Amino acid sequence: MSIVERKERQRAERYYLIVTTARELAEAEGWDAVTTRRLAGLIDYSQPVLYSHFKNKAEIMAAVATKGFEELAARLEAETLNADAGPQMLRKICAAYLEFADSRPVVYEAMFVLPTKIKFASEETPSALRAAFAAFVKAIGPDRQESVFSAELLWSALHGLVVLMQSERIPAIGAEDRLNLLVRKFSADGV
Amino acid sequence: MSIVERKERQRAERYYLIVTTARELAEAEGWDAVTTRRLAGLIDYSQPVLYSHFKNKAEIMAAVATKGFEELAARLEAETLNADAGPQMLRKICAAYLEFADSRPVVYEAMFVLPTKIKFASEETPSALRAAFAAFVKAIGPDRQESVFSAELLWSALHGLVVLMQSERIPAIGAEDRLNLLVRKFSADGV
DNA sequence: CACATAATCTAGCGTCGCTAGAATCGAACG
DNA sequence: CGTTCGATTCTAGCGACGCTAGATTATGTG
Repeated sequence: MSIVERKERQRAERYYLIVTTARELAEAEGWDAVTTRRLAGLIDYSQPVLYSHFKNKAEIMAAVATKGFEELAARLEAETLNADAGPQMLRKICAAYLEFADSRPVVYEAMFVLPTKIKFASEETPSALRAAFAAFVKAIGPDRQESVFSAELLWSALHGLVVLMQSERIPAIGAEDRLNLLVRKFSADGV
Repeated sequence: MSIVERKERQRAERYYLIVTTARELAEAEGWDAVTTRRLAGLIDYSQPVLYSHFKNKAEIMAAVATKGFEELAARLEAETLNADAGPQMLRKICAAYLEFADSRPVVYEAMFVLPTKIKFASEETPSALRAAFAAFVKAIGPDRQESVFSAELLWSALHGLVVLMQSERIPAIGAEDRLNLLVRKFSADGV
């Protein structure tokens, strides 16, 4: 079975190459620049090869998004380990989320803005995505009554900040102040 | 000058027809279905006529968005008149914002999600957009120290709720609870 | 009625996502 | 080693996109 194994390995390598190249091209010139022709050219294969790995272009972007979920989950979980529950952890998690969005804007876009077939908040949700959300719940306080709704609201606020800033609908100036406000409002006792 | 006036009036009517038809088609089948060919067909003119009114397709969508800003501003301002400042007004304004997004999802998308050349938070910002934002500031409490940052944060949270719900990234169930939480967090004293 | 200008259309360019069918490669076997 | 045949990959092309140049038609003017 050695030959078969080698072929499978080569296919896996090419799959990885496609996903990585798609991300790099998107990071360099935005998702609009990621056309199947350019992507195929960059990996030195013809267009149809892409379609032997992915059903369509959206699936390539979904693969980039999936890798992004894993990275985001890792970053958030790291923060839950390095701090006690409470305002400090909350702040670190929020800051880590914003930092991720800032450092990987196009991956963030694929994960949370562009149309996707990835299921959220369901049985089919990727485990990395569940883990990322769990970090929010933990930061909110896992045993509070409405902690899931609170976590969803916190995530919404962070996501709103990210996309409105990235699209220049709210000014870049004041990002720190808005983060401070957000943490204050979500760590206030009795709410 | 009667002939010239008639021509100008007819041009204005056709402009209005294009914008309205674009919105209706988007509402029926989404923005992807709004192609210049279909739009031209619906108004019984050829494609190039669109380009005698608008520089490109994005400008047509921007015109839909601009009308949306006016409607949103009107809805929010109505709420600032019908209630005293405080938690009640805050809740009404938030609810009105969410109701607008829910009733006109594709217009909302053109206003706040899709790439746009409309300037936010600058001197060139359309007056309707400024008025809508002013309603948030008023609801937060216009004379508070960080009321602009607070209003931006509130808007971010609302926008996050809207887009994450519309893209089915957070469940439809619980919308009321999340709104209640949001109002509580933003009306808590001392924050 | 003839003309000039403005309005509108036909036809086409380059690019997109995607795919059918031809061409090529490579492992297996006589 | 040479042939065969299935798997792999490529060439070429389809229909649709946004947009536009140049031909054509309509319209007001002398």
